[in-house]
Parts: sequence; structure tokens; C-alpha cells
Amino acid sequence: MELGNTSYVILGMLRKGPKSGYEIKAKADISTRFFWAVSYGQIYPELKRLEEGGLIEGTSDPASGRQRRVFSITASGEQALREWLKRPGDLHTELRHEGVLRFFFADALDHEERLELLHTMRAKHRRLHEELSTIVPSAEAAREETGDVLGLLTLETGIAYQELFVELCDRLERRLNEIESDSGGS
Amino acid sequence: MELGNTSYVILGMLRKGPKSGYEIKAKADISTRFFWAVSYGQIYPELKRLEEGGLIEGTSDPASGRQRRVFSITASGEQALREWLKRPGDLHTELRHEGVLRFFFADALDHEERLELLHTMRAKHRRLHEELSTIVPSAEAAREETGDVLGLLTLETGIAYQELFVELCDRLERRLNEIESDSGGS
DNA sequence: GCTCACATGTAATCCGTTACATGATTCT
DNA sequence: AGAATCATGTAACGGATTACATGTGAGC
Repeated sequence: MELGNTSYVILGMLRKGPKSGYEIKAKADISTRFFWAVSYGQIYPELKRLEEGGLIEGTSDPASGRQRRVFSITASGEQALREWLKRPGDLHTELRHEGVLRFFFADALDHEERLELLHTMRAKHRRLHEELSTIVPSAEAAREETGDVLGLLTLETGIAYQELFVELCDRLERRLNEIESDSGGS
Repeated sequence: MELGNTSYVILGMLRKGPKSGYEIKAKADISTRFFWAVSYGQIYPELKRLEEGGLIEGTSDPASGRQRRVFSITASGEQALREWLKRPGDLHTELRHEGVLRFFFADALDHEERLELLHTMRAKHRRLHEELSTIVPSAEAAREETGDVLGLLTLETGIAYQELFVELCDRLERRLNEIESDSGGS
């Protein structure tokens, strides 16, 4: 059966322990979301498909008071996951960044408007930086409990990424101001 | 009419001067591609739509020996572009990064396999870094000719972005080696 | 004459989001 | 009692890629 990267998000989450679709989404929202987002509209149909393919197994969960289906990864699911993790060849990377896009075309704006764009952009990355920072304690707790250090390292990577953009906004602002004062000087 | 960010890529490219669909793609491939990619499958239908909406104007070009349509931005097209550039509110940012995704789930691998993943990832970012570096001279030439400094600044931003990921791969490798020698030591 | 770059377009498909619909349980 | 959270799912839509189809002009 054909699996996309989103299928592996589900498989990877289930490998860390049995979960419901709802829980997968919740975990993804504080971890993979920042470099691979998933939505309910993908998760639930995909859980069905993966179960039909025998990569995961669902059981109705009477232990919980709630009506919910909890899925576990099967042996062939684990095998598929490992196969993907080891698969050689190109790693898909894609960036869609409206802020940089606008900046590229910002010669249609005047100096003040350009600075405002950079401020909006920096504010966004600062917000994301903060959001990621609040997750750190729970990632540290997870490392203590499960011994999984990669969650924390990945989170730090995400934080460094946001920091870079904040710094780039500052750098661009300085450069624009230099150019403006050079051309407008005296 | 409804315009998406891809429409503004076309509008922005045409604002720098009249172009064919083919040329728009070629220019985008060495500039916006790294933070907002576009394909022919979007460009040609969108050119039609933008012309119908009066934001651009196409003229068959007999000056060139070839059969081609060259589009120019209209006054209302420029207005739409500026309106977008100044529009307040959220800037869409999206990252899909299979390398970091795999790394997050890489506790299913052994130490050597994890390092290999990081090497593949670093190789990819190095390749992109190099690709961007080769564009620098043409961006500098464009700055000289057209006075547009933003193309160069955006390119430098893209280069800094690739540099960060190369450095992050190194950093992660060091961290993994530290952990490995700690647990395997003595 | 051949190949490469120029050039335009469409159809199928995939991937993903958003909005909607529904309902149970827990907490206040 | 009411609100928030837990929980599952689907349908419509949008955005984008890929593959395909087709043809011309320029340079070797």
C-alpha cells in the first residue's frame, strides 16, 4: 500500500504507544506540527486505511469512560516505519513563507511600509518562538520518563529556526535603514 | 476576484516588466522558488484568470520570432499588488521538512542509521546552499541594472536559511555522539 | 538534420484544509 | 445547568504537482 509522509506521522506516533486519532492530533500539534502539520481530515481516513492494510490495529476502548478507538502499531507497521526512516534518496523539503515573498516584491512599497512588513514578520516568528519555548518543559519531562532525547533535540531545532528568522528580520531592517540613509543622506 | 499568494507571485513578476508565462516560471525558479514555488499548471490558468479580471494584459508578441504571449500589469493589477503588500494580519508560513520529521521518529533506528539520516539531510541543504550561491552574481548584476536591492537581500536570506540547517545537522550529530559515548562509555 | 531551449496549455490526481455534523463526559 | 474538552467522522473545496500533448525556432 502507498504511504505518504503523513501516514508515517501516524505510524511514528503510534510506535511511541497506543493512541486515539484525537490523541495523535494533540501530540502532533505540540511536536511535528512545526515541520509537518496534520489535520483530522487526514488522520481519521488514514487510520482506517492503515488498519485495512494491517499496519495498525484498532480496539474499542471500554477502559475509558468515553467512546473511543485506540490504535496500536503492528509488526508490519513497525517494519514500514523503519523502512521509511532508512530509505535513501531525496528528503522532501518545502517552505512557503508569505513574509519573505512579500519582502521580495516590496520595492512597490515605500521605506516605512517595508519596515512595517518586517515588524509583522518578526512578531510572527517571535510568537512561534515563544510557543515552542513553552513546550520545552514537557519535552524535558518526556525525556526523563521515556528516555527519548530526540523529541527535545527536534524541539530545540525548531526553536533555533524561529530564532534565525527573528534575527534575519533585524538584519534586513538594519540593511534597509543603511541604504535609506545613504541615499537620503545630506 | 479572489487572489492567492501565487497570483501575487505572477503580479509581482510582471510589475518588474512584461513577461511570458514561460519567463515568469524561469524567473521564479531562481528567486521565489525557495520560499514560494510555482508550476506551469498554476501559471497558465492563472494568467488567463488575471487577464479576465483586468489585472494584467496580454499581447501576442510578433517582435519575437516565437509564438508567445507577453503580459503586462495594469493599473488595477498594481493596485491589487500594493494592497496585498500592505495588508495587515497573518502572514502564512508553512514548513514541510521530511528530514526533521524522520529525525523526530528516529529512536526506531540505531545510532549509525541516525547519523546517516543527518548526513543525507546536511547534503541536501549544502546542495541548496550551493545552488543559491551560484545565483548571487546575477542578483548583483540585477541590482546594478535595476537598482533593486531586495532581490539580493532575499537571496541572502535564503542562503542564511540553508546555512542554519547545515549547522543544525552538525550540532545534532555532535549531540548524538555525546549521548552515545556517555551511555556506551567504559 | 538534429537537438536543445523556448513556449503553451490541459487533465488527472494528490494532498491537505475547512467547515460542518454529532454526541459524550467531565468539570465548575 | 452549562461550558469546555474529548471524540469521531465526512463533504466540499482549494491549491498544487505531474504527466501528457504539442509545436516552433535557434544553433550546431
